[in-house]
Amino acid sequence: MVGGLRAADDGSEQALAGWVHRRRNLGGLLFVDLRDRSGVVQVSFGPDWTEAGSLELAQQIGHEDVILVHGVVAARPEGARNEDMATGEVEIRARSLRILSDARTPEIPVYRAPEDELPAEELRLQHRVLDLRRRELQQNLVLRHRLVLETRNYMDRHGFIEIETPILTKATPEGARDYLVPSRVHKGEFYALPQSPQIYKQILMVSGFDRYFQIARCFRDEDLRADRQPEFTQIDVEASFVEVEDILGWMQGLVASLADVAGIDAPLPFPRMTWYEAMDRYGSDRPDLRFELEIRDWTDATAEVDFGIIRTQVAAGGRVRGLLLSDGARLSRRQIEELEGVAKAAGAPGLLWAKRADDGTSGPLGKFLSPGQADAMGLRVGDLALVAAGSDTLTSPTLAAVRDAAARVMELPRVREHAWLWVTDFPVFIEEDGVLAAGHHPFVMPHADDLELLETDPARVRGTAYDLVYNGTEFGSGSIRIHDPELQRRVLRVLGLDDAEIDQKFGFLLAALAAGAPPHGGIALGMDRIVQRFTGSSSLRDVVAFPKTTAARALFEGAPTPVGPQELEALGLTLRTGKVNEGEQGA
RNA sequence: GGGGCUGUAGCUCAGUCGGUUAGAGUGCCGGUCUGUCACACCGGAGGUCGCGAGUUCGAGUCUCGUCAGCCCCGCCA
Repeated sequence: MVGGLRAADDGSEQALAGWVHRRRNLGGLLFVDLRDRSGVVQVSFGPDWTEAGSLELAQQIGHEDVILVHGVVAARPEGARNEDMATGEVEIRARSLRILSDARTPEIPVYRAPEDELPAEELRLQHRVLDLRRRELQQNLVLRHRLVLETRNYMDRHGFIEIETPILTKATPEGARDYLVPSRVHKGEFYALPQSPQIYKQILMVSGFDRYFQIARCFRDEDLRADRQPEFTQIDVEASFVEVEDILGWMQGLVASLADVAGIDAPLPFPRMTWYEAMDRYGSDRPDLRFELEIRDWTDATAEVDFGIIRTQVAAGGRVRGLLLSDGARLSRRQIEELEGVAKAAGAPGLLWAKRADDGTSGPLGKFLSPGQADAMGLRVGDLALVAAGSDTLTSPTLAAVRDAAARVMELPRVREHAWLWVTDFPVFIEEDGVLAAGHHPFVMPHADDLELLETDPARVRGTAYDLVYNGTEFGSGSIRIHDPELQRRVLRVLGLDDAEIDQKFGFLLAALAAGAPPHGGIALGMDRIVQRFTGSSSLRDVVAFPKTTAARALFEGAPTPVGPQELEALGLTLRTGKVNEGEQGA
């Protein structure tokens, strides 16, 4: 390994192999920066120490050739040391050279000068074999390995065993779209790739594997984002005879040890907040607590303000909520318009605001505020209030988005660099367009105190569900599960399923629960996101070796591809539209 | 499904108001050079301006469509 060579190695014989990173040909002398996974070291070729044949051969080597060098580590001459290089005190005086493999001229450079831009991402994905030689990506994947290793070690130390669950599995009726795999043996029938091993791990609990985990690959056929790939890896955990406290304790211990591997601060225990409190104070179930800015309820303070939007929204049962930006009056009109744009993008019709200066308040709302009303809102001279009126389901996401944007625009100081948070007591159901849906998934155990509300007021039923949040990113999500088949059936009925549907879709889970199920619960942590955040990567694609584009294509391998008529025939499929390979290529 | 940004040499980019033969740096090829490290210097090759229509005497530049990559909304129990 070349990257570890130091002055102390002076005089040692070395046989080093690697890639030609850079070359500098001075005529009589030739320098090659030799690279492998461990780093870069300078190899020098010269007539005084290199065999004649090898010296001649060295003239021919090009970027990214794979070479083998025999030589001696030598301290560099005075004045020829490179302080910017870890191995800059030494070089390898090559006695002989072998070219192990000739490389074509690389389509995209592996080496980059200090100010060079990265090649276009499309090219980086097309030529992934070259892009993956970059030190940044190599380090990302090395850290990923170390985090996976630490996960396995930690879980093993705490008595968990890793069990693999099927990749070819059964379609789940709700949630994300499934990737389907046709069955050749049973024509017209399909396997689904798992969206998560959820049901399998619950069944493992019933079978008595009371502490399970898995580094599990999951698949969802939904549109992509910078932090969303169609296949991803989660740390999947489930345990029996446990309560919320047990899971949170194990998992914050795990995450703290992962953070330690990555050199990130994670003091235990992590702070906690209920879902309701998070929504009320931050408008989000994953607030970024690196900066302090909380939503205020100005319903009472503005009760006497004669402003149409406010009056109609409050009359309809809404609240007046907003953010008070101390010293925010310094924001330009343009910056405030940017915040209004953020509010609109979040689904709000607009964003009200009020600025207070020495000579009074201004702005769409400010014009209507008396000094007393401004005082009641806590608006002081120099401050800016950003206000939304309406139901919480509208104002919360709006103000959450505006909060993040305002923190950026105002350059709010961070009170901590690494903000960890447990958000607990998520509601079991959420109402969307008048229809009840599972807040997390339909297996969440409701709070014992709220069971009586299941059929009467389901929206108020709190669940034993929790999320782990880091700097505003959801790292993971879990709950205590329902282990009573009758209760499980009740919850599914509340979700609008009739008994026939329940038996068809969840029959095997209900049957398993009826076999004597221990109380159990667990969590799933997003491995890719953890690595992304720990490495400071802007995209998941930089922490996955072979990612997909936003159109779910693999540019390097060229997947997906059309299949030929023979393959379709063998599967009993016909295509109504689209591309079929007329080709010879087999399956 | 919707909105936005980008697309010019292998790579990163510039290209004025629509007007002569589309430029630079780097890489590539050839040459000089014994301490370089973004080596230096000399010379050379390299272009379907993403693709297709349209407007125009004339389009890299304007219009429409389309493809690809990226960002966002929807979606992601």
